Amino acid sequence: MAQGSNGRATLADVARRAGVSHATASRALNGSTRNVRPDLRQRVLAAAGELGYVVNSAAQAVARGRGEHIALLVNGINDDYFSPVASGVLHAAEADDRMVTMISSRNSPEQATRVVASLRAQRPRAIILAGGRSVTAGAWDARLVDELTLYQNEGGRVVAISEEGLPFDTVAVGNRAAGADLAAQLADLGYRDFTVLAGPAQARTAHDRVAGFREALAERGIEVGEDRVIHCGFDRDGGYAAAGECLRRRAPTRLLFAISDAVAVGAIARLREAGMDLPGEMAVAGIDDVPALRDVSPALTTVRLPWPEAGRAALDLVAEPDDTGPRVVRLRGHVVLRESTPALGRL
Amino acid sequence: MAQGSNGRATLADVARRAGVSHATASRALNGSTRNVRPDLRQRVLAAAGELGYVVNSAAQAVARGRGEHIALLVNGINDDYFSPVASGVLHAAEADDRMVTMISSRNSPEQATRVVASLRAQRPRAIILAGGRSVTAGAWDARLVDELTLYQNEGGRVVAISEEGLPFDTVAVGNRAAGADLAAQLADLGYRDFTVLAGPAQARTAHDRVAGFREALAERGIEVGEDRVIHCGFDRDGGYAAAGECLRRRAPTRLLFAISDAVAVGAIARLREAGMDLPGEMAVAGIDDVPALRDVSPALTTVRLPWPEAGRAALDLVAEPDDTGPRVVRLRGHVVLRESTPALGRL
DNA sequence: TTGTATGCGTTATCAG
DNA sequence: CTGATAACGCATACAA
Repeated sequence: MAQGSNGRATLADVARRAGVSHATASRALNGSTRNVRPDLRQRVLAAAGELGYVVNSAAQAVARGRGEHIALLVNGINDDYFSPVASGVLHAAEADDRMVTMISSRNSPEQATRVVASLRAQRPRAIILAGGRSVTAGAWDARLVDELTLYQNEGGRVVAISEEGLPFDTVAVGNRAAGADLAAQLADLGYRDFTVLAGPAQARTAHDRVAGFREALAERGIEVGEDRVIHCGFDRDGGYAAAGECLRRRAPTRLLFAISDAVAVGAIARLREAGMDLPGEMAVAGIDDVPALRDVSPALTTVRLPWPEAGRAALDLVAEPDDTGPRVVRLRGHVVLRESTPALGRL
Repeated sequence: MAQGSNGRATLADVARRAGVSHATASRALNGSTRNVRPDLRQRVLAAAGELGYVVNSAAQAVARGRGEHIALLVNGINDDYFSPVASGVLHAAEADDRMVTMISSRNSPEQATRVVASLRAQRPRAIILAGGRSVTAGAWDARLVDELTLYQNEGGRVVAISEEGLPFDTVAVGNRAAGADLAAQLADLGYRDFTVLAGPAQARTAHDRVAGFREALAERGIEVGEDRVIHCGFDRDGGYAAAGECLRRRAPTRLLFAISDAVAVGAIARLREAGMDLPGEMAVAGIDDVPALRDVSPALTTVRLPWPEAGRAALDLVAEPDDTGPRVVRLRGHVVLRESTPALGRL
């Protein structure tokens, strides 16, 4: 409670006050394996309490060669919808009493590379890549992978969430399956004419979702031509623009499949502006099920992705090192049908 | 580019390769004040590059006595609307190339106290308190303030955002003014009968907003009785419940003033459920102007709070130490009138 | 089990 | 301006 005479109390202070050596104090307070005689431990703990001692984790990191916190690399602090991936990881970390250092790559591959370098300086236990959305084309380029590999070679752990194909432990959130499952259910509802608001052309996440969607449809004999795929930004404004483009093309469309809820919301806004009746004239579906959109109208059909579980899985991957090559944990979301895609009458 | 033979390259490695001393290498790479002969500096920089050297910031923190990063303490990772305060700070930090460590107090005062303790362990340059929303009653209790004061005595800086009255540097975001400005404009539009969805009874932020609102109205001869104030949670569900309560009371109300946009959205959802015409039968206004709600309908009248500026101001406060007592930077938002509060016909 | 001594990577001090 | 050398706070091999 009371603080040392000066500022911070050090381990030496505690040891002195408890009448033991630095080593014993260290072991009693932080050292995990070694045992300390109970009464001594008590004395140390008491002394620490009285001095208001808290370990200097920087010094700890120096001595141990690596810190204990986790660095979370996101592509951007999106003001619209803060990455659900980040939320998932933050939650899981909270449960583990883990510190998380968040840093943004500002949607720039070069910046991402620089950021990883400064992350290397921190020497965190692990770097978690929270991709998943607003991924710029080629964001995970060679330079970045190199830098991350460097970090890994130095003893750090790297886990990618929702970005398959990287040479690191990966938590796959089932983007392809999400698209496929959604397509299947929409087909069951009677939909046949789709336009896809596909997000950035080179973004892996977007690509997988679209691919799954089209494949599942193809299996049912429904082709979604390339001319029905409109690329756009990953966010609300992207959807807004793409919906406008869709209107312009006048292709027969009964349902707009948006690569993400954010895109879907933008599209809805645009369609409304055009005076369209939703979902009467046009149905809309997205992917993500972001909670903040619970109250949009019409209520949005979407695929709930397991972000909380993904965060958990990522942290577990970090906690259980395994050097037998990159592991991949596969999760899967589930479709949530709502008002924006009502069942169509039998054809 | 190439890494040292083993793992991490150390300052000693760089010095050796450049043929200079540790000290010189350190000064060339990090030390700010001292000067180094240009050609030597070049040699060092080159060596560092070739070795892929990155400073060990933990060691740096130990040597310097304090780290360079900033800790951001939020009340909770709200899945609905990630605290705009946090976004503001993150943005500003990004611009400064500063690392930010985010940690949540899980809306619990006890947890907050523990969290500050573990923050003390990290020895960050500063701790920024991102209050502002979902503040539990008495979240900033004495124990917490004590712990923060301890941290400050150890040489750390503390800045509170949107939580006035704390013995630390503060960025005031103008909660009272927000309520007042909004009330004034609504009165100008012709509104007279209000019910207030007031948020948690003891939350300072909520209290200030409501107080400003009622005062400005009182100045214009409009009284909002205590029976027109309904307390509720700070979030969407709080608004949902409070709107239900409002309906039950059947008090004549033409406009629902929600303490926050989140509450407003919840209220709108509840009113819709009750089959009400918005804004024809009931107008709704909030405070915050969260971007994610840009597309709710009817478009929400609200007060845009200067979160980005607040983040900037907080970081500036951190950057310019000043021990002449707590400073306070006062910012102010501005009202944004939208569809949810149409002008009423002359009375 | 406990204490001693040494190392971790940087910065800071103080001579040269 | 540069280079030895001593902190910084903690962990840990090694000896007791």
